[in-house]
Order: sequence, then C-alpha cells, then structure tokens
Amino acid sequence: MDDAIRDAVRALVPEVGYAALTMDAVAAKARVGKAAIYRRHASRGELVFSALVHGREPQPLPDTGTLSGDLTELANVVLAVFSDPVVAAATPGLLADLKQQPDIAARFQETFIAQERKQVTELLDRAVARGELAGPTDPALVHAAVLGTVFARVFLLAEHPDPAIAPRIAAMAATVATAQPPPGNHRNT
Amino acid sequence: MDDAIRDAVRALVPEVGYAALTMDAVAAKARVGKAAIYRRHASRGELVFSALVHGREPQPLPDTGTLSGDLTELANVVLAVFSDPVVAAATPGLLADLKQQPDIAARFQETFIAQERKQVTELLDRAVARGELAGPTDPALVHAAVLGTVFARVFLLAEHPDPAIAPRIAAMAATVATAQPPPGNHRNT
Amino acid sequence: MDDAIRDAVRALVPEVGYAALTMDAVAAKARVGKAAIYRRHASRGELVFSALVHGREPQPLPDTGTLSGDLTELANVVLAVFSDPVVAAATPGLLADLKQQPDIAARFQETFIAQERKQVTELLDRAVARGELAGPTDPALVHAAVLGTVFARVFLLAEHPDPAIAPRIAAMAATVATAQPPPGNHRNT
Amino acid sequence: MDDAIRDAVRALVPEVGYAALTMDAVAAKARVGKAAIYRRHASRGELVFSALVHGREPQPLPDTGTLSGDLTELANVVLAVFSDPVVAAATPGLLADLKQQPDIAARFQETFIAQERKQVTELLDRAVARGELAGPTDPALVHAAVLGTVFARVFLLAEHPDPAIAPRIAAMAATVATAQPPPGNHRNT
DNA sequence: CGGTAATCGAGACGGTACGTCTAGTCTTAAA
DNA sequence: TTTAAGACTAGACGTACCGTCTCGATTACCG
Repeated sequence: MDDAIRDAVRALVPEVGYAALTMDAVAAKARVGKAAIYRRHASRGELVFSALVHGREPQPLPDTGTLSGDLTELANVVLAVFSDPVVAAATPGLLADLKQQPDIAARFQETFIAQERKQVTELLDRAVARGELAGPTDPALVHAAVLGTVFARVFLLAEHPDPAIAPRIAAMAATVATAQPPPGNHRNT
Repeated sequence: MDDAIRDAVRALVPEVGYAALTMDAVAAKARVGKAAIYRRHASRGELVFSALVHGREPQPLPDTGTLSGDLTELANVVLAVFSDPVVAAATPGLLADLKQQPDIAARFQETFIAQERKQVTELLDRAVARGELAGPTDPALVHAAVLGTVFARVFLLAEHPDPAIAPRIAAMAATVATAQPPPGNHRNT
Repeated sequence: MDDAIRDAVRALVPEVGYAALTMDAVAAKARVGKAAIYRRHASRGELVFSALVHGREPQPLPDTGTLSGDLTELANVVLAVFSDPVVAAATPGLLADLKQQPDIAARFQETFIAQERKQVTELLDRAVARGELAGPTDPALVHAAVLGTVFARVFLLAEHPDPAIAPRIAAMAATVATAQPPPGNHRNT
Repeated sequence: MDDAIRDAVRALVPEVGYAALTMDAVAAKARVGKAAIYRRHASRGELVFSALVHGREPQPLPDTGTLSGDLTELANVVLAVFSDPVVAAATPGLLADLKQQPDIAARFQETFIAQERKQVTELLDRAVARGELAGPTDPALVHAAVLGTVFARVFLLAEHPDPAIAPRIAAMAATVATAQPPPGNHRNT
C-alpha cells in the first residue's frame, strides 16, 4: 500500500512533472482511495518528499586519504542524486512547496541537509587530523559550494551535470575550506 | 496599466508567497480586469518573471583590477539580487514553473542567465589579459560556483546571505577558474 | 442536496429574475459547490426547469359533466400555473433558453406540453361520448387556445390573470372544438 | 449607419439565435464601432426590438364586412408576423429581456401591443355598428385569444403556423366577443 | 470461529482559482 | 463631431483540483 503510493508518485513525477501531479492521478495510478494517501501524507509536498527519500539512506562517504579526494567523492554523490530523473523533475516544485510548509521544510532540513552537513563536517575533521587544514573550518560554505554549484548547473544554467566536473568542484570547495579570511584587500592589489 | 499590474505583483508576492498568488488577487489589487493581465502575460510564471526583471538592467561590473576583486563584485551583485524580498519569495516557485514552460524558461535563460554569463566571461578575459590566468577558461563552472553557492545558502540551507562571504565565494571561484586538474592543495592570488 | 439546490432556485428566481440568476448565486444560496449543480443539471435552463416541475405531477382533470365545465377547469389550472410567481418570473427566459437547447426543449414538450395535450384529448373524447361534439376534433388548436390566451394575457399584454376569465376562455375554446367551418355567429352549450 | 446596424442584426438573429447575438458580432458585421451602436440603442433588447419594428408600420385592417372576416384578417396578420424567421428567432429571447427592462417593455407595449389593440377595438366597434354584437365588448380578451393562440402554436407547442387555422381562430375569438357573461354554472348542467 | 473494528476503493462534497467570454464604457487617431 | 477600432473594468461562465467526508465491501484481529 505505502509502496503502491510511492511507486505511483515516482512513476508520475517524471511523466507529467511536479506541478501537474494531482492527488487524483496518484490515487488512480496506485489503485488506492484518496483517503489512503491523506492518511499517510499531510500534503502533496510531503508525499513527494517521502517518495523521494524512501530507501535512500546516506551511505557514509569513504575516506579517500585526501581532502581533495573526499570532496570529489561528495561532489559525485550530489551529482548522482540530481541525475535521478525523479529527483530532477521534482526538486524545483518541491523546493517551492517547502517555502509554504515550514514543518516539511524542517523535515527536509533534518533528513537531507543535516545528514549531508554531517558528512561535510567529518570530511573536514579528517583533513584537520591529516594536517591538510590548519584548524576547524565552517562546513556551511563548503557544503553550499558543492551542493549549490551542482544545483546551479542543473536547474539554473540548464546544463546537464557532467560527472567530469566533480574534481573541479572539489578543488574549488577545498579553497574555501583552506582560506579562512579573504587573503587581503581585493580592491587594490 | 502595465505598471499597476507589476506593482500589484510585487506587493503581493512577499505578502502571500508565490504559490498563493492568484490572478484574481493581482487583478483586484491592480484594479484591473483579469483580461488585461492575460493580454500582457501568458501565465502566472511569465507575469511574475516580468514583474521581477522589469527595470532591472544589468549594470556592468566595474573592473577592480584583480580577478579576485571582480569575482567579489559579482558575488555581491548576486547576493543583492537574492536579498530582495520579492526575489527571495518568488524564486523557488518561479523556478518550478519554468520547468513546465519551456518558452519562459528560454526567456529566463536569455534575459538573466546569459547576461550574467557574459559578465563572467568578460571578467575572465580581463584576468587573462592581466596575466592572472594562463589561458581561456570555461565560464560556466565559475558562473555556477558563484550563483549556486549563494542560491544554496539562501534556498537549500536556509541561511541568510551574509554579505561577508562574498570574498570567500570569490576566492573559491577563482580556484575553479585557475586549476584545470585538481591539485592536492593550492592557493593562487 | 437536490432539494437545497431546487429551493435556492425557487427562492432566487422571483427575487432577481431569470436572466440575473447566476450559477454562483444558486450555489452560494444552496451552500453547495458549483460542481454539485453541474453534476445534476446540464445548464441553467435545465436547472430552472427541473426546479419548476419538481413535485408538480399533473392531477387529472375532473369530469365536470360538460365540455364547457371541463374546459373551464383546464383554464383554471393553466391560470393557476402562470400565477405562481416563480413560474411567472422564469417562463419567458426559460422559453428563450429552450430555443437554444433542443434536448431540454424536447423534455419540456414531453413533460409539460404532452401531458396537458393528453388532458385536452381526454376532455374532448368525453364530450364526443356525451354527444356534445359531432366527432373527433384536433386537440392542438383547443390546447393552443386555452394555453395561449392565458399566456398572452400574462406575458404579452401584461395584464394579471383574472380567474374570472376562465369560463370565457372555455367558451371560446369550445367554439374551436365544435365549429369546423367558421359560422357567422354561434353559441353551443 | 442606422440601417447597417439593423441589417446586421436581422442577418445575425436567424443565423446564430438571439442568445448568441453579441454586440461585438453586430458591430463587426455592420463594420461599425460598438460605441456607434450604444449611441443609438440602450441595450441588446432595445437594439433587436428596433431592428424588428423598423419599417413595419401597421397597415390598417380592411373592413371585410363581417366580424368573422375581420378577425380572420387579424389572425392572418399575426400569423404573418410570427412567420418571419427573424421575428420567430428573436421573440422568445426578446420577451425574456423585456421582463428585465421596464422601459423597453413599455415601448413594446405602446408600439406593438397598443396598435394591435386599437385594431381589435375598431374591428369590434364595426361589428357593433353592423349589429353583429349586442354592445361594447372588452377587446383585451379577443386580442389575447388571437395573439396568444398563434403564439402558443409557434413557441409553446412547437407547431408551424399553418395559415389554414386563421378562420378557426377567428371563429373562436368571435365567441369570446359575443358571450359576455359565462352562460351559466358550468359545474352542474 | 464468529463478531467487531479498522481499513479499504470509490467518488460526491464545499470551496476556490482557473482562463475565457461578454456587456457596456472609455480612449484614441483619422476623417 | 462623429467615426472605427479596440482596450478597459467587472463579473459569470464551466472545469479542475484540493482536502474532507460518507458509503458499503473487505479484511484482520480478538474474544
């Protein structure tokens, strides 16, 4: 039952898009009454979000031995997530819905963002332990750099996410991890 | 008339959000018939997009004399755009709608993305002329780095866009412009 | 539900008239969604027609013993129908709509006209059996005479339907039933 | 100009019906601005009414020498009017509109009904002078009988107006003119 | 094992926004 | 001035979808 609903969502999202995904269509596709959906999911956003995250436990990133390698690994995972057609089709609409539903936004933050943030933090801690980084670093910007750059390529710049860019994104993110204060006054050399 | 409609949109978007922005509400607020809106705008997405971009011609980025400075300037512009409450409230929903309306998506690409891309390209050309960069660089990734990192902080990580991070984003973007193969560790000014 | 809709129509028609009877107003008055109305009624004409005819089964005309008496009875029934304020307010607009909707026009013919026609036919048959009429007569003209004369007084000549005219209409209709060629002057009881 | 508008109305009414007759269509067909129509006509009802009555002055009914003949003549005129396809198509809708617009209803009464009523009155006066009638008679019911019977056949009973019925209608109307009080109690012979 | 309770698919419900259409008014530029 | 052209406000149209609710039929659990 739960699976039938999620499968219907996963089948319909790439087919018709997030905006045109009606609850009636999901119910019909899943051969389920609408009440059965609402008994399990509070809203369309929550429904799609549930369908997307279900069974997607975050495999821990391997320790590649270098900061650069770890970041490349992270970039590849992010690229893989956004390459999923269901995720790609659902993300913009889902993001829009989250703005209106703070409770689901919170769950999204906890489930998805916080876990990725934890990975970034561990990755940076390992680099500190190795001596690659001088001291503890704010993981937020590193996280934003990796996640945002991929997101921008896919959704804002409408380019397909070429996996070859992963190491370049990693190098970029390493910079922001390394350089804590901006090196000097950039206005005049 | 055109202005009355756009003003109504700009007033309503931060007030009720993009998803709850109804054509009836816009017409009522603008004291305008719905037909007058549909005569000018093909859809809600196009309407909001028009209201957002109207009068927002891209002032050319100043030549600060260094790649780092130029990129900081770019990051500040992007931060400023996303700090506008109307833009902040409208962007996620607008982005979602664009997925369904290829014609408006194309206009968004041409009007907004292409202009920013041009600025990035010029900025990199200036750096090559100065000798800061060895040779021509793909501007797409630099663009994605600046735009995406800001976007991610605001919309994905739910952090407010602290203007102090502009130079750090610039440094990061400079890396991806410089380094073709990812080096182990690096810094280049 | 069905009743709520019909009651709303019956309340609104005399209040605002047929032309100004909007589906939204009916829905609001009946505290019902518009879809519930459209699920039951194909158009405004059909809706009003249904509201008018509901519960109005044609009580069989009594046999008064004379053609004249039977026709007076018929005239009184027709006068009573057109004296109903709801019928009076709805009839002209309804008649106009029927011209555009042949299916409802057919239903109107079957439900209302055909039943009345049957009464006229029976009434004439009784007169033949009594010997008041020489032979079978076309009931259509008798029908038209009674129905039309009342209709004309109410809707064309804008006079209120004085019940005292019923026997005069009956006498008139009896003439047309009796006289095949128009005689110069006549009276037949 | 005035003629162009009226011609457009007369062309459109039988073509699309009264209900579907839009002011824009009239303006386009007449190659005229809508303002030109509204400068001449207060509403759609008034417009159609004007187009119908224009140039239709009431030729005086001939004195045939008998009441019966005069009434047959009247019935024929009424039949002729309702046989005009434009009149036939416009009448029900026009009648409905008149209910909502008392000023035009009044003009309709004065222009059309009152003139016909005058003819009926004269016709009855001639009959009194001839000695066919004992004394002055209420012309309203005679009028209603002739006009209404034809109207009922055409618009309520959906039968085409066979001209052969004119003398029978006349005979019928003569009855109502003759018999002033109902002959007796019709309930029991 | 038989009775009770929960859950099911189906779909009608009230409500609301949609995008279209028409009425009647108003503006404009040409004649 | 009056014209044709056509944009304007206002508001009803009929459709679609939301999230709730009611209906029997079926299932599953418990006494």
